[in-house]
Amino acid sequence: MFHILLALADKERHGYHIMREVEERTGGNVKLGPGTLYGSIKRMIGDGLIEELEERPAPDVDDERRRYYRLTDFGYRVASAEAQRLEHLVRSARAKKLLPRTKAG
Amino acid sequence: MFHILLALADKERHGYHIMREVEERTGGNVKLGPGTLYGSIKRMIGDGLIEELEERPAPDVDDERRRYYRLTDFGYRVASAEAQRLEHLVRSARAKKLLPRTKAG
DNA sequence: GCCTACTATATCGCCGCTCGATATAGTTGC
DNA sequence: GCAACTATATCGAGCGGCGATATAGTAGGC
Repeated sequence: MFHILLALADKERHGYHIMREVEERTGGNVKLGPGTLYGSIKRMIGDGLIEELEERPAPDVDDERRRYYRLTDFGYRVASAEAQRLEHLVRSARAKKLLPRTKAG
Repeated sequence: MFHILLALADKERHGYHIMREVEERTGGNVKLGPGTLYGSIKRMIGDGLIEELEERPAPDVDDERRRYYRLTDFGYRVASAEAQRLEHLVRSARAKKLLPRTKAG
């Protein structure tokens, strides 16, 4: 779910584009299957985290099948809060010496 | 689960001690209920992440009921790997401007 | 012409983890 | 006598992720 929020944080994307963004960003370590992806999208729309766009891109670059999504303000705040939560976890891990090369932890 | 690994990363602890360590470390934001705690411990022993100590502490500071646990080498490696995974997520979140005060990210 | 791979969306059921509720039981303090 | 704390344990509900499966159009190789 957080991966989907991350993928939509910088710009709107359609489902398949989210899948590829996650795979690229993680160097292939995280792969979203269609079950995870479209199931999550459905739930996240219901939760008000993301919304589907009405507007279509220019017809010459469009694909009818695509459905575009973007973060809502609420989704953005949830993503930020989650990112901060993870940051705290990472700091704790540094303090417990679970991570190498501490600059300031 | 990661919270339990974190709690045991610096020293061995008994179950209730893990509960309090997590609550203190997170400033009360994360509270492990007994269901999560003892269910996780059971599973994590089965997975070889943690192990129960045979030795008891000095009788004058001991409580018979307590059961002490520590990380195995495998558990330590899993905790490190997970910490690195989270670190990558945090870096991505920084790159997408979901986190304030970027020094280098 | 046929097969494979890619783009794109969608549903289903299983499984693993977390959580709250509940139980037990001894100790301390009011 | 009662509430709060220490300490462990089990159970069932619920949520989220995942693999499998389905549909369907397009592109490329042979």
